[in-house]
Amino acid sequence: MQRPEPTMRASKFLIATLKETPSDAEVISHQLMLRAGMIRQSASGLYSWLPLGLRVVRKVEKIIREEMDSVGSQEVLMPSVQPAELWKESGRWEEYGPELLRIKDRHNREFCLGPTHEEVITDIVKKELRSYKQLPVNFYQIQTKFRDEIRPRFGVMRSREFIMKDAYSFHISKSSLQDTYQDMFDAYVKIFDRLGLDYRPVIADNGSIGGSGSHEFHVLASSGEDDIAFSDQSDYAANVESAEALAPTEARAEATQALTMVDTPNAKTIAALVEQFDLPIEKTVKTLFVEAADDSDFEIVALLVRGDHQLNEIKAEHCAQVKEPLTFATPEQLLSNIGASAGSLGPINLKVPVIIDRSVATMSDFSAGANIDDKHYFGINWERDLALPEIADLRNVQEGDPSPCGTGKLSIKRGIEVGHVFQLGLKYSEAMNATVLDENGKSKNMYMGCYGIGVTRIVAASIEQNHDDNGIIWPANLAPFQIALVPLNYDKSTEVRDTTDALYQALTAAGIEVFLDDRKERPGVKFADMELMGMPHRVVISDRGIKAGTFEYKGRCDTEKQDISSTDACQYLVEKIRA
RNA sequence: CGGGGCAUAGCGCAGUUUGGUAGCGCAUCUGGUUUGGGACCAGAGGGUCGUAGGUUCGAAUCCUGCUGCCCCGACCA
Repeated sequence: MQRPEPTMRASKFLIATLKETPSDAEVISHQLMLRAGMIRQSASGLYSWLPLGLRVVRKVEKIIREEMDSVGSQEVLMPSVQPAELWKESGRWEEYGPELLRIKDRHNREFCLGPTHEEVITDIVKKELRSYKQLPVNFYQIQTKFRDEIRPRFGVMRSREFIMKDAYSFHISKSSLQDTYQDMFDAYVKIFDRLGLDYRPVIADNGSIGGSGSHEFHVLASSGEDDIAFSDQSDYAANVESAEALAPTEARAEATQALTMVDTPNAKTIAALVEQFDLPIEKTVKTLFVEAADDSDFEIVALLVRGDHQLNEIKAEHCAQVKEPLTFATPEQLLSNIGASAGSLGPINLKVPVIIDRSVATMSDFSAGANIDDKHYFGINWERDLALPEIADLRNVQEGDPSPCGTGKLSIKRGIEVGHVFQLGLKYSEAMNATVLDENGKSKNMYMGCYGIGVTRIVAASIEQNHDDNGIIWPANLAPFQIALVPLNYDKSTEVRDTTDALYQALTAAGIEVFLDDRKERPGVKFADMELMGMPHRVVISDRGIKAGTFEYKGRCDTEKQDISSTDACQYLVEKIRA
């Protein structure tokens, strides 16, 4: 009889399972990936993929390839080491900062380890494409990226070296870019559906690159590093950093209190002020000072948000008067410009520009610092005590806020960013002079889009969503193997061995990826390992069962095992697996 | 880069306070008994105690420098 191939046999496959949880793994996916023997760490943020883990990576890549190919994106492979010249041409050699790992070769020429590939692909496209007739085009690659993260963490979730699918599209017009952007968005939906993830596309910030459209795809998980705001009554979802906080609809109430200055020596924070003077927190205002834009006549600018609200730094940066990147004023700057210290700051008697949040504009009878140390004003009212300043959306949305889409209220959940689609526009094609001739024979910069998926991060994200006390629970499309055969007494019982091998052959012939646990281990050890590694289906073959004409079957999520007839087991299992 | 913690056998840890030359559990190897949920008995191997220096008759232990890793804040797939 033909025996199973070595790589599918547990006795020849590296099973590097760990009983105990390594102490430096914080999140569940990191713990389980180490315990299941999928990865090992080489240095902070650098991991090796062991055979089991790599099989899962390949499953993710396969799905991505199929969907990318089906929307007409062409696969390429670019170098991970890139020449500095390209980055200097785009301006990012200076812009990118220390996250870009720069290296020199033996001739002292400068290179970097590629964190992304806009420069390389733009350089290729500008050299190869001449005419608008060749557009649009779309290229993708699945490749190792390197970003010298300040703080790698959570295992493969935020590592320095990681595998990413990145795609870049080129267009003669904005509308063509928007068409491809939509195609890519749709492809991403298919990819994340097939990956079996609980995810949401969310509206994202365009960052400093600008451009008109950007969506992130987030896997919902409590260990996520981003806050996502959802409408409870529509499809609206946005990263909190870019979710609009609507202006309150109710008009400002009439003033009822007189403006009074109060001694508040022990109230340096809103929390202390609220507690000591029994004020509603919605009647207090936080005043934050940040550095003013370089072309401003002032050194600093005041930003006001309600006491219970959080300043949104990205929104603040978008104000013309505010310096980018956002920089908080130093105590010295406060003293020289205001004459008071943090803890007693407010909008009255200021000689610097003031921008207030929309919700602050509708407040009345509120309190804020007096710009005199240890004093606050109570009963402040706009247009009576001071003029209404410039109004802007400055705060983070909160749970319960009305949704910016107009229907429903917002709730906030944590998300792991696993994908990003982005309309880049002309940034790189202008900087690098990437042009084609249009139908009038005129040279035109190409519009660009870029589209990323974090391949290795998806593996971790999937585990965050799919596990139990016994280990990983792989969705069908990601499982390293589709089924585990666990024979008992495989080494001693000819019956068991022949029956197991026959079932193996039959399942393999049906196109199933079978893992055969032929180790000389006690049953409990095998069961525990198969569950830890997340095998979706398990069949136990024993002398006892063979005599009764049955195998024992258990799905990874089933609570009960069941006996199945050994005569039509193969067909039954194939149906189970394909279901 | 700032703040905090850790570094002793492959993994998880004790020993450090009070210096006397390293131990426990798991794993590994050998023999035996076991064999449907991480077995048991007997035996064995494995550590320049992260690294460099200092104090001391003597350092895992006390002192100093360095390195690595992890956690909390700014980046992003």
